[in-house]
Amino acid sequence: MKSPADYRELLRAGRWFRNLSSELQDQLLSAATLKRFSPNQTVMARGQPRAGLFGVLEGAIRVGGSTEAGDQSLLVLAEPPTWFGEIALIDGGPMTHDAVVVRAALVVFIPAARLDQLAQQDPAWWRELARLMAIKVRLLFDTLEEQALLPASAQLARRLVLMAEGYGGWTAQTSRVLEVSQEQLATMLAVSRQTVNQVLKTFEAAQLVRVCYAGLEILDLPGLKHASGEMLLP
Amino acid sequence: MKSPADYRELLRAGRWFRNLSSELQDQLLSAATLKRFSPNQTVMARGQPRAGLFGVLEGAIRVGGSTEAGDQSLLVLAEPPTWFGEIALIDGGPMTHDAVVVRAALVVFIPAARLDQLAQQDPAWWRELARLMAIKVRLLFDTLEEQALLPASAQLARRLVLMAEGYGGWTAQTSRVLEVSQEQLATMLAVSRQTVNQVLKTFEAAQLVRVCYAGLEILDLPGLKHASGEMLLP
DNA sequence: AGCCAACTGTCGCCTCCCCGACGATTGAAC
DNA sequence: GTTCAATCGTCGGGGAGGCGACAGTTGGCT
Repeated sequence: MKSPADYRELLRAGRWFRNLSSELQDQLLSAATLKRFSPNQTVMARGQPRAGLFGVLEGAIRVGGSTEAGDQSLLVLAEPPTWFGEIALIDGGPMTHDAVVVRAALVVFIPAARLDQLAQQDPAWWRELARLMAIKVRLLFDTLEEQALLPASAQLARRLVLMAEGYGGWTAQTSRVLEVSQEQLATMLAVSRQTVNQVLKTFEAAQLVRVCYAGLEILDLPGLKHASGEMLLP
Repeated sequence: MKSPADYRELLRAGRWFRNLSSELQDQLLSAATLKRFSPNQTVMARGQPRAGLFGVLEGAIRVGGSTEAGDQSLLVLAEPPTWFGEIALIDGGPMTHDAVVVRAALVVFIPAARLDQLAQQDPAWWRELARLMAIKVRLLFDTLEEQALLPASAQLARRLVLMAEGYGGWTAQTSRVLEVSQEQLATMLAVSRQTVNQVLKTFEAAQLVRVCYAGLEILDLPGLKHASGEMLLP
């Protein structure tokens, strides 16, 4: 059985954790427990009281919202090394989103009470949680602005770039293969699946991506970045 | 000449400031200076290094973004008692938005260096800044979700309710008269001015609002809340 | 009073995208 | 291998809303 500390190197690939001081990294890891989740399990549910901080180590977790009408919104597909759950920790309010496991996941979990303890001993923790939230806020502002102004094709291109680069949460690498279905992409961008399909086809024709069964491979990242800035449909 | 401390009561109408402890309120006010701005002056500009924390006491400040293409996006019209500027303070990054004065404004300003000092003496400040940001994050998530799913009429209704209630930042009162042009509303919601006009007319016909020259009066706040939840066009 | 800029009210065309439909393809399970 | 659920590919109709245009209205300014 592994312990949270064994995943230190993996977590250090993420921007937030990497920028914690060594002592804070130690504190966090020793306060954490490992949890395994199988597909379709609910990690956290919108509206419930705060649970704690989650860090994804393996698998994928669908973080989004659902209205009582059944409308689903998919914010991100959280893959390693993504952290979430901090908002409710900071303001003590209910949790903002649902988190449902898509691919069998391993997460580090720090319960709210344990984090309160840490923060009481060392108030620097508030700053670090704020930093984590600030990363997301900046992404959120960008997304909000572009969702309104850009056409679907540019939105999709941007989203693919974001996913390939781990939503700005990674420090170095980018991934070439994204395991995400067209339907999921559609929900993320709040467009129809058919539109996603159509746009992906034009991207494929332009040699930007290669479409696979439940996912796609990115062939030309710079090209995608370019496509997110301007239309390319003839 | 008045001092920042004279505006304590006004600021206590806001949720963030009100929930600061008395000592922190004192610290903030004694670290602050008053600044006056005339219309069209720029309070902060996107991309510049962090300046500090701003709190609006009088007037109105248009907080939004602008791309090099000239596309404008209007996030909120900041009116008393709104605070902004905290994101760049927390992560040390550049500022996320432009802030341009719409109606002659009076603001309290705490320079970044001064706030760093405060936070060094009392790290509780990080938590409070995080709290301020968390308020906005929750609004942001809601907005993001609804911008995609709701039709223009429901979006507009929701926005009017939000503005009347000070974006959840006030503790009690709501304002009946909103001094905001249809064009500004259109930019906020990222819809065309014509659409705003059309929807406002249907609201007026339904006795929900009264449309005036450069603004409108809210007649039926509960009705608007209701309209933001469902369509009402036949 | 008279002028001008800002704002409102309304029309028509056109584009993008939603939505329902249905068949083809893929991969996993037995 | 067969079966079955999940996913992809594609068509066509319809609707919400963008956009340009232009007239009417308001209120500040001199």
